[in-house]
Amino acid sequence: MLDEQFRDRRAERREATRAEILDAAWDLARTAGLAGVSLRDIARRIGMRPPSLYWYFDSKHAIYDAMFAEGNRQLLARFEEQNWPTDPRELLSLSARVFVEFSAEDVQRYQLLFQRTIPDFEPSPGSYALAVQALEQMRTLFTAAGLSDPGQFDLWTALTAGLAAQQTANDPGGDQWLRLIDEAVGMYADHVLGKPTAAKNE
Amino acid sequence: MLDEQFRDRRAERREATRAEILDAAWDLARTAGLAGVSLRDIARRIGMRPPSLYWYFDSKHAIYDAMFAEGNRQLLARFEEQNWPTDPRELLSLSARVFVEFSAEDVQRYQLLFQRTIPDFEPSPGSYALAVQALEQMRTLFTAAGLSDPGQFDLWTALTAGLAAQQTANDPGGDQWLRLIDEAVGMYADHVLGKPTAAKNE
DNA sequence: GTCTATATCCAGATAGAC
DNA sequence: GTCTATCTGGATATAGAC
Repeated sequence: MLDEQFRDRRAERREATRAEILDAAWDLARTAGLAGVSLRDIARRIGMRPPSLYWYFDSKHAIYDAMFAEGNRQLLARFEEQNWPTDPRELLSLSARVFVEFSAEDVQRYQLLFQRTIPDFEPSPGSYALAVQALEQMRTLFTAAGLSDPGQFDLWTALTAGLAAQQTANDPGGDQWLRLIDEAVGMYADHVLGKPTAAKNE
Repeated sequence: MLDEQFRDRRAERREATRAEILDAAWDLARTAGLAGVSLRDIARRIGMRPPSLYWYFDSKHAIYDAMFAEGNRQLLARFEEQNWPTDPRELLSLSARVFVEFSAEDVQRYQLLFQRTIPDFEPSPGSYALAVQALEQMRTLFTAAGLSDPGQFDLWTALTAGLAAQQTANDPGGDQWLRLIDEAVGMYADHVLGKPTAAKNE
């Protein structure tokens, strides 16, 4: 068929506009809060009328869903672009840093991905699968550090989630908890891996 | 003046109705989410018409504010009713348990008190003072355990906040993170107090 | 104290012209 | 693809009668 010989310019433009809508939605969320995003405001920001958005998304929830998927893809990309060290402690440290810094970067994204804050919104199976994938990524790193106990993994997620939660809620834009990452990881590693022998001195 | 010789029955009834309104608001929050609470629904639930609520509260935000204050008072009461042990580790353990269990009990209360989830809502100075008081209560317990470093306190709040966040977001009603409290506290205590000598064996 | 009536505005969503 | 026009229902809040 002829179609296959050409780029589908129409589909490309459609995707571009979808991205524009999502960008506008993220911008609005950052100023008005996640729950404060309205189709009216999204449309105004990109020079459209509200009903036109329905050509790109079936509903407002579909926009939230796309944002949820996008946020998780961003987190996955962040994991993929790292140069992972092999030393267990360094691995845990970088793993925590990636997650906590990602969370602190954008409070609204953090709330959408990790808190259940929007009434009635539940991610679609496809989007949820990305969230699962991100969690599995963390578990893979955890395993690569030589750890496997599920309870220990839950403690690990609690520790990183706690740093992220405190940083986003009580010092957004600052680093009051970001700068505790290394100490927190050290504490955790001492607990699950044992205190390092003082061998490396000298 | 005569007034002082009698209970102010009118004020008492007013307070009782205010409490009824707040109870209804909490109930609605638990089913529809915090942001899903509407004056219409509150009024219906207690057999009133929406405008009548304005005789008791100046605005919807005033209702959120009263809920915020009430939640913090509940947390303070929880702290006060404990029989605090003197042993540092036991003190930390009970302190964490009180906070995390309190958070897990009511996800919406947790979000109202500790996440910034409602657009435009900021607690009044009076209500905020209660939140500060609750934090200071935690700091007092922390100090009573022989600890004082501010950075260590921030790590402590991150640890407890993380357990609470994971429990409320990923296993509401369950105990997947609740049951990790002792291990988490042990890890933290080993870190800041040093590993205990094995003296108590036998 | 509680009501009815109303003001004002906003929301998400759909129909159908162009 | 984007628009206008419209539907339907929701919200918070106020005025003023009783």
